[in-house]
Amino acid sequence: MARYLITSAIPYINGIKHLGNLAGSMLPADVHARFRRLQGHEVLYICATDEHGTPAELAAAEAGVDVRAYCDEQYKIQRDACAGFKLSFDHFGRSSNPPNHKLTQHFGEVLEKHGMIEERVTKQIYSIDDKRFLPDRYVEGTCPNCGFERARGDQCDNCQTLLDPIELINPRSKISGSTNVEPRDTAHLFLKQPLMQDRIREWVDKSTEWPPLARSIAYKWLDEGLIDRSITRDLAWGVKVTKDGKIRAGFENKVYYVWFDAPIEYIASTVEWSEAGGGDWERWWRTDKGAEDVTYVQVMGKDNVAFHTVSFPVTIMGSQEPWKLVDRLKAFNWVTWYGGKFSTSEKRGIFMDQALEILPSDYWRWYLMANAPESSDAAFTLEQFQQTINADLANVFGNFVNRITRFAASKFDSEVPNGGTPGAHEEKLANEFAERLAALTQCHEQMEFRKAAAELRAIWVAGNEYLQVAAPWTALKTDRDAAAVGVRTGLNACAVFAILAQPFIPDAAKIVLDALGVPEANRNWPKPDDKGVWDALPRGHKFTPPDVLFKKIEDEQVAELAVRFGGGGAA
RNA sequence: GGGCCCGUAGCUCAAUGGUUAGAGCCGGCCGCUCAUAACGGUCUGGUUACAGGUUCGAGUCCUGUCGGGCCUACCA
Repeated sequence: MARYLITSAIPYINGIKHLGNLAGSMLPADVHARFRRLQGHEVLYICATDEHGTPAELAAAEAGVDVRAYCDEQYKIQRDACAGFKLSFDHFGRSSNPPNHKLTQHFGEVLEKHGMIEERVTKQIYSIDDKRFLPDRYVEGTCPNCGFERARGDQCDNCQTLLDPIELINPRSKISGSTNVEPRDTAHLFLKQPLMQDRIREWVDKSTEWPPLARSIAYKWLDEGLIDRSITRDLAWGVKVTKDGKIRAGFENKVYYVWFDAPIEYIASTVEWSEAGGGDWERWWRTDKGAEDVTYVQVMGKDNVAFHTVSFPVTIMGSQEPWKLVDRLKAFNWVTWYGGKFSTSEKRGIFMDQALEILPSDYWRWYLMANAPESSDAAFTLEQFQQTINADLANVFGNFVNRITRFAASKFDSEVPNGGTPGAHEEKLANEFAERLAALTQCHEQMEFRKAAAELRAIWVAGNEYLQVAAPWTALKTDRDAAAVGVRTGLNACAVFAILAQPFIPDAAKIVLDALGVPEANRNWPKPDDKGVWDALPRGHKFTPPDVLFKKIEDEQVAELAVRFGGGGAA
């Protein structure tokens, strides 16, 4: 038995997440957590909302509520949506909660103690009408290079030139549109990342289990050379900057940068879990206090990779304290929606709450994992969704369960039949199963979700192939024992197929296992060489055939959804 | 601008430089009748974006062209 600490990138508080966010971080992390638990390992799956930063303040202002009240409300919405998708977090915390303030301040102070911090004065654009400093992206103006009038402070979308907001001609606030803006001096703390450059590179060199995408992004940053990085901002909402436990002089109106405190929330959320009665958090995070045998797995979208392979490790290593670093990192590309990206700000695509109104979570979970954006961006289309669900879940798996349980109910009195001896058909099924189970297990261990789904599907298909040749309905006419073997094998197949389906489609799997009366203790991940799975259900055991597991998605429903969500055209 | 990735069947995707480039879906045909008109078998489908090059051998490596995407540290 091993120990797995699993975190998925924490979703930003600003609005409910779309299916692309779900598919690229929380859902695969959940599938992996469920798999590792079924294997009997000790798992801690941690997530949280990322609540600080300018967008949260602006969204609250737009909603006309206090930022804390806004976050309280959004937190509940996101928490409920995650629960609706059956994400099995051990804890779903909040980066605005006290443990994160305390830990972020701790890291800030300990980094300074080790010479990793320098205070500098920089020029930032201040908007007098908005009464706030503006992040580069929130300043708009005319590009000094090409004359484009809506260039952003960080980059011109027209000519791609990287800009400093000070350079913009006729700068204005993107928030209010006000041109009443001016550069002002403001002091900030800079993290001296170059001091950790060599140690980070050595660590990345050793991290051979990361996928190519993650390593190439890390190397790119390292090759260009790490730079001193500002880790504070002029904002009201966030973690206060301290020195010796008190507000740092001159930083009364500043907070830590959201990207400094957000990854620390992985640890802080574990502290929240601990405070809620979960257990000893240090055992998971401190290598001097029991975490040396923990395998730490991080799951995220590709936009997060640099922060997890470079920035956060600089914080950790720079502290010179024995914190756990990531061991295995899984990065995803994007899910696309009819050619474009899913977009929270533009409301493009399907969002988590809407999805749950339309169909049960298992449908989405299966599709998003069977088509996970692992090697490149993956297209989501309603038509593909319909085909995948109807074929894989309704026809292949759902109908398999239905056909054998109903046959057993009508011809064998809803019992697991006794009698008969397994023969060549059963041996062929068992052999193929053993081979595919080994492959499926390996796919899960390596977090190859597409391949895992394909392998699971192939196992289900093998069940249908078996029934076709064993044909207990034919055997029944001449040889009741032969039919009994077919039905018994088929029912046991239902059980083991559902056991293997648990990480992907937990609800449907539970329905099947409950209907067959499989005790919780017998739902663990089987070993490929375990022949006992084909005679695991007690003979003579009564069961109730479950209702149809998956209703097919009809063409009319696809048409309705296409209208509602703008599928096939511009959203 | 710089860097990285991708382009394979109608669709979605696979293939440590090594037999005849494979799956699923869709479509055609055959079979089965337990089942959600489900299941099984089988067939059709390819100039691997394009043009060169390296190699005994290239989807894979190199160069260029075209098309798409991502990153570029103050959105997160």
